[in-house]
Amino acid sequence: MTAYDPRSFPPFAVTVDIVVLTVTDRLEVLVIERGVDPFAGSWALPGGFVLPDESVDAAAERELAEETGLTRGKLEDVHLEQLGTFGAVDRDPRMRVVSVAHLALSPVQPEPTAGTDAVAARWVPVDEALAAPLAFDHHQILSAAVDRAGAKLEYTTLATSLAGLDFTLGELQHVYESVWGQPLDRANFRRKVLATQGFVVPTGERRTGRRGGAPGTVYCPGAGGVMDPPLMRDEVRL
Amino acid sequence: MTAYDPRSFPPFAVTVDIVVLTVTDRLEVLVIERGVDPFAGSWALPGGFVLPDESVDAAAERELAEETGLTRGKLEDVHLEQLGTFGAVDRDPRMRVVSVAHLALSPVQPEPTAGTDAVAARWVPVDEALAAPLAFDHHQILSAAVDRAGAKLEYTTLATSLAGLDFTLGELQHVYESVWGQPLDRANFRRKVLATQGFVVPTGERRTGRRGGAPGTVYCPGAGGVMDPPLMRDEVRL
DNA sequence: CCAATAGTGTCTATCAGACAGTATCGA
DNA sequence: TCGATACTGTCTGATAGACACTATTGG
Repeated sequence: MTAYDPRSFPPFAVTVDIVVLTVTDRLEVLVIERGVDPFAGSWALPGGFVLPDESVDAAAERELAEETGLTRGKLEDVHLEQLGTFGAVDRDPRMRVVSVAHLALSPVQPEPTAGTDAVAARWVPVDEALAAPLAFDHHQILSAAVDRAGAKLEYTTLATSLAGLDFTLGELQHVYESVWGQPLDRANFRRKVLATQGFVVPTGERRTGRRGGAPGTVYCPGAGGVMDPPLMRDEVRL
Repeated sequence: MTAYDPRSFPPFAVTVDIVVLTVTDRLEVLVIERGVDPFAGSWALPGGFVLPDESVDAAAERELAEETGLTRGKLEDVHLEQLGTFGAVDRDPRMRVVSVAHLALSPVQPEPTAGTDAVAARWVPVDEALAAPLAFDHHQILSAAVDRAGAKLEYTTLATSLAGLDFTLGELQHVYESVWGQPLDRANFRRKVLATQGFVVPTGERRTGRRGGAPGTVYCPGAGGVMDPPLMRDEVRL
């Protein structure tokens, strides 16, 4: 490598892109419709520049708040983690941009807010987004995010971040089935969740879902942690 | 976010830092001794600028080859993956630098090569490196790398990337014990490894270790993959 | 009533942990 | 011979998968 002269470095733009996932009937992702070239009219992930005086993590939090319109209070329920950095030379046709992608799991689905370079922002089923021609390398980023989310549901209690502020075990199971695309046995799922320390905490309420049926115990997220051994799906991972 | 004008972006320097791990008697990491300020005289992780015409991934591969002195042929046995991006505002006192940290698992321990901003390069036990005052935020990066390596040994067959070009099951077990800092039952370890498809392939040879004992079957890495369910340690993860 | 959901119980195959016992090397 | 390693076998407790059964809601 060349001598480390702080004034003669190759200049890059650094951005954050955020994959915000929620589960309603299906697994959905927040996308914006780009209003400017390149990729004007295409869907893209929300994101933006890291500012000179903020950390990469802070930029991700700021962008998440801006695009979802969530207030600081509600934002605490959203799980946000770094996903990976995408730095192909030609990933942006205009200039050299390195993007630090993040994964956000939201228990709620707020009305999104379009940024300045976006015409609109909306929630889209993940299947639909993956089938559409996304801008830049955002297909790759979204795909990595869904893989990561699915893997994390296996060995962490993060599913509670997608199940709403509170939820029944049936709703929590629906989160797993939506992310994994695979049905689970109700009895075994219940046994595993209730046996895992820090997964869920009963609120004392009971609630009946939209489609009737017996009222179920309502839970809220526990202290969190890992499942050891994991709760596993059939298909191969990695 | 501001309007996306490609000519008015906040300029960043983007670097790659690499945590190269091997197992000999202990888990060891490749460090350099910095020759220039800041942190002149301190140990640091090898790394350098991402060049304007190379991807972040390519920069990591280049730096790995430069610092380890490994030829292209030998380099294929080294596992290299992105670890995470570190982008605190003041992580480099001179300027705004965002670093994409990588994790490399090497089956061999070549004589390292010092870069231009380094006085020396050497292998150091990880415990020792974590106890020393590393430059920049490299303590945080190294710590994250060891955590990642330990976690990956649980559910992947990556330990073969640390066990040498070929190895006995005793040597492979020593990799696990070195990374996890925890003894394992020989019989149960053997059963799990041999039952996992694509983990190891017998070469037909037998070999006696340095300290005598019966000669063991020699294996080489298999096609790789995941362990399902994982091979697990005692302590809590995440 | 029926469809849909919630909750409990049970059987079984599998597997990890623990550990005993034998065999083969170098010194 | 002894220390160290390699390898095999066995018992047991825990648990995931499969599935049956009952109970409670809305329509």
